[in-house]
Amino acid sequence: MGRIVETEAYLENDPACHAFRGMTPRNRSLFLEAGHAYVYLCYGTSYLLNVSSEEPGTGAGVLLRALEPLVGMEHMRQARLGLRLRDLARGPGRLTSAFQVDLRYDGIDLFLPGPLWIGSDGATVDSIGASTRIGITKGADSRLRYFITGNDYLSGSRRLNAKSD
DNA sequence: AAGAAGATTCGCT
DNA sequence: GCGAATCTTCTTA
Repeated sequence: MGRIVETEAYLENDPACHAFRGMTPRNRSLFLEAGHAYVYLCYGTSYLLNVSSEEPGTGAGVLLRALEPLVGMEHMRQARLGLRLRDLARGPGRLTSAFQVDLRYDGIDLFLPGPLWIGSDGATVDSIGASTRIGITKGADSRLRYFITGNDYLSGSRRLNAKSD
């Protein structure tokens, strides 16, 4: 279990969004009701986990980019031998690896109890920063990456995570 | 049917 | 900091 500390938004009519050119067999989960998982294999090496964010029929979602391990670190580390605690789920591909997320979870409702789910513990956050998104070529100017300011488990460069950015 | 591109990671310099 | 690895999916012919 962990705390989500960094995300990126992919909107409808956003050239960087996989759903930009309509529904395909791969991205269909993005069109599900908000809260459903969209998992896909990126660069042949990493699974990336998104959460659909709009009403049914609208293709948009949020990419989970980094997570602060809270419970079960031993288990996560088993999947990621050799990584420091800080790096266990720092980065979208590492995050899924630590939780052993794969295509089996594509399309499930993350707001319902199950093997993989997302909830709130009611805790508040001091400050949320914003920056441009990482690793994309289209729509690279939009500041749609959000993160908990000053958190130790963020991916991205020092500059991107700076408060002033 | 073939080819290019991609929301990354890891290892080396 | 830079470049290769790796493979699925979508686009174009």
